[in-house]
Amino acid sequence: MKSFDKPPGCGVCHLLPVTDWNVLSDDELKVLDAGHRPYDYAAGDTVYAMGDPNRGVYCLSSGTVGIRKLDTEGNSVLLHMAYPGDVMGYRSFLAEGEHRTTAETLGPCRNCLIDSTTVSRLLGENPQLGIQFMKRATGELEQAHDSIIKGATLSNRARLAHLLLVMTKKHGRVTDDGSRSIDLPVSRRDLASMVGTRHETLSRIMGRLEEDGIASFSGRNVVVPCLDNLAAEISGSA
Amino acid sequence: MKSFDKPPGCGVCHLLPVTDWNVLSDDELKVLDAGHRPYDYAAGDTVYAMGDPNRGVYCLSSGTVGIRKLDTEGNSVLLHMAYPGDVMGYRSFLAEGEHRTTAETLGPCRNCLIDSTTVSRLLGENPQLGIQFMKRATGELEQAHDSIIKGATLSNRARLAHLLLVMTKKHGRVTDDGSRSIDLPVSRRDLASMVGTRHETLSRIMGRLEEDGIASFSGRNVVVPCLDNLAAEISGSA
DNA sequence: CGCCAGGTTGATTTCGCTCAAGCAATGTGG
DNA sequence: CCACATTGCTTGAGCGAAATCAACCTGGCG
Repeated sequence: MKSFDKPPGCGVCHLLPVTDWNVLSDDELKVLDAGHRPYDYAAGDTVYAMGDPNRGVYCLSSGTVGIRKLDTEGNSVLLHMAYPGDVMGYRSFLAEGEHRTTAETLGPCRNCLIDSTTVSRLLGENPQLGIQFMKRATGELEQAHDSIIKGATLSNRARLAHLLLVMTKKHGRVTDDGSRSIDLPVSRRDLASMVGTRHETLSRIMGRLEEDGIASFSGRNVVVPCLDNLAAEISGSA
Repeated sequence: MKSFDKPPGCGVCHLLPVTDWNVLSDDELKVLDAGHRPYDYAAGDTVYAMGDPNRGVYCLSSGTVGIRKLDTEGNSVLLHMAYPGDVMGYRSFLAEGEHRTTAETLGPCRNCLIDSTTVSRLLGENPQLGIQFMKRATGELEQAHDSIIKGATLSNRARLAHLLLVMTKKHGRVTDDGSRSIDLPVSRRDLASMVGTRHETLSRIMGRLEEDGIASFSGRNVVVPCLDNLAAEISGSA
């Protein structure tokens, strides 16, 4: 992890329009600027860990960050993935406590830390910022509820199909022959934890999906010939 | 017992100290008062349903409300339970869209509707209110993530034990002989949806718990002789 | 009464977990 | 460059758990 002496300004950040900070005035952006500091991370670095004291909120500039939680048995579950423009760590910031999750880079990342006092000040000055954060929280809540429902009603196979479908949006690209190619940013184990199954079982399910021509896996790359077939796995498996 | 000339307002609501509105000034409380309206519900009534347009946020005064979601197959999953002092419907309010969940009373309830314009006005005037709502949202998110982890790592039996343990807090009472008696506010089917299993399976698991002397079930009542034994189910089940 | 919703129980099959071995890619020290 | 350990993944066999389909209670209720 490397930090910069002279940070480039948030006011000119290419991501500004898609971040929660886009409701700030020019003056407030200067406050944000003064209170932020970018850090570069390599793949697998820990941004913050469960139990760490909160130092402020992070705004992801590039790369992908995985938000995970460890249970009492030492099991790790990948709960959420953060993408450029996303803010993380605002939960423990609000609770004024320690981090309840671990944030770990899934590849090289640039991540800006905005220190607590700056965030407090901005939240107090501009009610819109609070509403932005709130929308973010409710959006994540929506996602989490969706996960719970999928977990309660779908089979493991259908859940994997659903996960691949979701991954397509952020990590997929269309190949020459019209099929989708997805470069998964996560290991098999993490994928298994997201599906809610053991990694051995996941491996078998992938094998079956491959047999049926729904998707083919090689390493962290997945090729899906027809998205509709993948989508049919979810509704049609009942 | 004191009687009021006018119908009691939010400013004198006995729940005020524990609600999100406790950050409002006296003037703002008057605005809240003017914009709110109490409704009485019988058991099983629908407060709002998925797809309904948002009319504002609700503040539960008495009773218990279940927040559920229906998936494409018509399956219903009970996601969350609201108790007196809880605010609900703020998600679709913020999204300025239709309700994404269904709120259904699990018993007789009194629920106050605070209309959209009033909530907007209060949110704009007092940044603290936004922060309160945000804390609520992050709290619910925390709960949801906990659910996901439990769903991914625990067995069905352990999940039921966990659920009973949680229910004890709100619906349990200590009996004469020191054991806990819980009056579940939900049907077996809903309980099964919360555990993430079929109701037949839930029935069998309950039978096994009863055999092992962990809990005894009759109708919607559960008696737990020793909470520690119940807690041991969660960690001890591998 | 018959009907129905909510719940239990039974028989059968499928599924996923566990334990265990095998295998490929990568890294390390000699 | 090779022996060797390590890590991440796949495969197999056996077993226990849960889904499925079905019958059967039981307590309202018209």
